[in-house]
Amino acid sequence: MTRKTLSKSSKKQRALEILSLLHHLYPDATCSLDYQTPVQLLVATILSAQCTDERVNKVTPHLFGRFPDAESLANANILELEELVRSTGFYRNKAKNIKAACGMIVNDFNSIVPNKMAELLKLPGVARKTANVVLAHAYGINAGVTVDTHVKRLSQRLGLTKNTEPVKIEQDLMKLLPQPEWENWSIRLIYHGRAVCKARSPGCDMCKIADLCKQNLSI
DNA sequence: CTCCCGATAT
DNA sequence: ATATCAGGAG
Repeated sequence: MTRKTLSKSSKKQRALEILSLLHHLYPDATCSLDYQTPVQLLVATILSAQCTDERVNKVTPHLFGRFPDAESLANANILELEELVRSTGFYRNKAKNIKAACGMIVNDFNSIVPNKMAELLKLPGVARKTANVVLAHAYGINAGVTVDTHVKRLSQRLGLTKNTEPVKIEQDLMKLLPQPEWENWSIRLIYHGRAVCKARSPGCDMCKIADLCKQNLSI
């Protein structure tokens, strides 16, 4: 396919072609957080705010070894909780939010992590990124597109959104992609963002989807 | 917009 | 030594 043809094809078509290539590049891409239960996924995702999944996975074995479920996390000593999550950064906020969120899960949601966006957003430390991750991976629900820093950066670089606010980027992507592919999109953009299209350097010479990227399309 | 904070790349 | 990474709340 020529560049001219690509530039004339719709954004939707280009998004699907990008997704298809990424699917072959990262066939086994999954959520890279380690967890056993929905509560653990929620907690790990809260911890992943402004922190790599790799680092989160270094603290969660100790954290969940000590406090495995919503009840124990809700009743945890805050100082001990802070110490366990310290290395993920913003540890006072995260410890407080995890304890409070687990308290709400126990008291308001029968110890079950809610499977509704509106409910999840009531939990402290949980906004759309975290809620989308939990819904997609704990419950298989594609409520939206997970827009973390990688999805944001790559979607912008690819020329699939002009917006800068994550919520608007999410709306753009939801219109561009079929719902069943929403989480596939996020997961694979995150993989590609970590491996190739990095924040500091896009790595275009190594990039297998460069031909489909904005900068290589003649407008 | 500012604050929250440790880890790592440069 | 310092810039940059990586979400949410107020």
